[in-house]
Amino acid sequence: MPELPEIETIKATMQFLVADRITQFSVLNQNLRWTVPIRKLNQHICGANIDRVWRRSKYLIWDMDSGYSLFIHLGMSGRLGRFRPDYPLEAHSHVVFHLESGWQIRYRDPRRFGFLDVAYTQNLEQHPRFNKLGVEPLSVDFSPHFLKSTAQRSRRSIKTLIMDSNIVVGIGNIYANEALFRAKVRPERASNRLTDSEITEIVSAIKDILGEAIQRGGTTLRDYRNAQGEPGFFQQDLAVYAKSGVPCKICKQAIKQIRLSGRSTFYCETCQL
DNA sequence: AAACGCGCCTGCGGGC
DNA sequence: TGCCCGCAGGCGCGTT
Repeated sequence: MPELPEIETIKATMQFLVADRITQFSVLNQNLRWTVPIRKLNQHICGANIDRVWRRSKYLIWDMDSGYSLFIHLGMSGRLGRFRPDYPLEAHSHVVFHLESGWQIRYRDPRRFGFLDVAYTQNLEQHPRFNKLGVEPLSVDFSPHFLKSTAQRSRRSIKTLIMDSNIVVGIGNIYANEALFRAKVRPERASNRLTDSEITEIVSAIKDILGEAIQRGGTTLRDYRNAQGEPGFFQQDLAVYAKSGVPCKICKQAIKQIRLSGRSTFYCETCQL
């Protein structure tokens, strides 16, 4: 379940793509979350050189020298990997990019919640997938002042708020739970009833948790791998996620599990107020 | 108009 | 043993 730290790690381990060229591609199954835009791939991506590999929100983006960008969302179970052409094709490999260097980039996604699309690079921010996105949590834009002004206007739970990609991007269920534990704030607390110091703690906790998770190469619970096929290690540092009944790291009280906006939610009753 | 709930998918693990 | 069911969850969209 790739969130910001996982996409950031994939980006970092995929810089070998820069200056390589996509010579051809094959689509084995075009039925992803949205239909693979084969025509656009042919017109703007095929034959083009990769100038830059970067990330915005949970999107991995390849800027091409054609003036267009390919962007990929991994959904829940998507994976990108580099393979030699003779390496056997694994199940659920839906799109394969052939590179001038001889390598292949394969997109695998058993659950097909992911998708990819193409947009003119200069208009990327206006694309429907991008034009409503909130701020990057690791940027200066995500400040206590920003979260306070947003939270004041909402009665939703703080966990639901920080998972809303129209407000702040990249925070999924794992890191939302972990950040609120770090900030000592209960997930179901109403956003507009948090104190200034709690807001400040939440912002710091989100930045710290995401930063630490990136340092550890992301969280591998089941099948996440970076572009080199390596797992992440942040799962060793999880304090609450998927730990219902486990003694809290700090107070030894059993971690609670509830459902909030349809999501499994984990917290410590004693440490989080 | 904010906010909730649903549907999309497959693999896995628990229970019987 | 093997089957069935619930759960995992990002995101857009429909509904209230």
